[in-house]
Amino acid sequence: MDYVAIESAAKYACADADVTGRLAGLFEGELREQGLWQLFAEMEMPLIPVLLDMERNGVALNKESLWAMSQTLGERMKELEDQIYDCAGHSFNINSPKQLGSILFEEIKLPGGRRTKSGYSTDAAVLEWLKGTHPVIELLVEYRQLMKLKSTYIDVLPAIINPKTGRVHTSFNQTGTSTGRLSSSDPNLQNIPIRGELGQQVRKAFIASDGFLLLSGDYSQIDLRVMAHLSQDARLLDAFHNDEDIHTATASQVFDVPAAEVTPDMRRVAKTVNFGVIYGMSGYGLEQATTLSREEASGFINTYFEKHSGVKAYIEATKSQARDRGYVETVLGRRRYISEINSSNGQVRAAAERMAINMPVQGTAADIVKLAMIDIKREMDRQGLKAKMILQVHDELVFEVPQEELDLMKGLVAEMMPNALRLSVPLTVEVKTGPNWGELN
DNA sequence: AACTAGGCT
DNA sequence: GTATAAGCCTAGTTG
Repeated sequence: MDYVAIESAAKYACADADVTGRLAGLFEGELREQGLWQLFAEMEMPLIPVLLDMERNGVALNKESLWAMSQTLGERMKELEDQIYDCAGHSFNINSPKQLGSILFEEIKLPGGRRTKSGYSTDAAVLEWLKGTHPVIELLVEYRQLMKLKSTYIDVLPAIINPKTGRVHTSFNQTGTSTGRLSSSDPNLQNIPIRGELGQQVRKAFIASDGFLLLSGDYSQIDLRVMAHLSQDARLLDAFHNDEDIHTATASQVFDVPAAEVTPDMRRVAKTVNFGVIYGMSGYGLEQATTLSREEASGFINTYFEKHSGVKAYIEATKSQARDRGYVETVLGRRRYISEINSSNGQVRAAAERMAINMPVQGTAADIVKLAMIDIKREMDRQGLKAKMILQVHDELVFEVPQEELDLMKGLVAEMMPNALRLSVPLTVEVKTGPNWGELN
């Protein structure tokens, strides 16, 4: 190991005492695996001061709106509790899957479903299955949703605003994943709700401070573009070169109809298939994720691979590489060792194969975003901008930008994100701005 | 600490 | 016959 070079890279990248802790993690974890040397000097090391800057910047929060939501939700949840107790005939702890299971499947005698290690499963898929069999089900679904958002976000975030900065500061962990992604904790700002009316409301509480706007740059289908690059699949390359809607294109191929005749339902299935392929999804998995029968689902996956022979070949080659060398790698050489790829246990081996298939895709996307962060921060510093990089959510970068720098920053992000790394297909980025994270245009 | 559940990309 | 979609983090219950 070339410690002299590491040291000089460290000096170049960050004259900051703070880095010691992070370096320890990098030396212990990532550097232990080979293949990271190049990445370390060119990417992980220069990324450190960028992450520290983002953590220091933090993000502003509209705590009044969250307090108001907490109030409203608290009242609604009380109503739901009472109605649920009425259905059950007595009170119990709705937050206990154990108690809920015994009430649903033993007292009310609903058709018993899937089992977990310790009893009946009462998760969202089971409740969805039971919908219509008893009025308590929809009450439970709503209660669960409100409980999740209230206890994880709405009540927690306002309480952890830093009194000195008035903002919320996350930790971006550089060494916490096996694919090269970042993770975020205390609080996790990479899983802020976005779906549904309520989710939107929570996201709207992430605001720009006075005189600033939020700017978000979001890679479009970066995982599928990476898959196109890795597999060199003719149809995927073609679709992205022509800037087609990839899910519609896939639907057109799999259902064998002209693109103009693809229905929303067909597109939805194709979208699930497209993502499923990246994860090594089976016919059963597709069946569970859609309304298709098992036979239909398996049929679509077979058709997909017939039409996308490049993807099929890539998946086989990746599994083979994992078996032969013991690891897989991203476009830039980041490695993941797959120790169980030759396991004699079929299930363990299958899980290892899915990890092997997914890591080069997810990891290359992570590398691209990291490079973009470094490029953009360097340019922001060079120009002495007041704009701040504040969040990274895997394929999205969020900035807080003063009004007067908005056009400049839009141009900078739109230029640098797509050009962070040259692939066989173009990388496209959607740049949006707005007063908060839930209202970007 | 293990388990169940569920939020995000 | 059995399990079945990658990667994370956090909250609440239970023993």
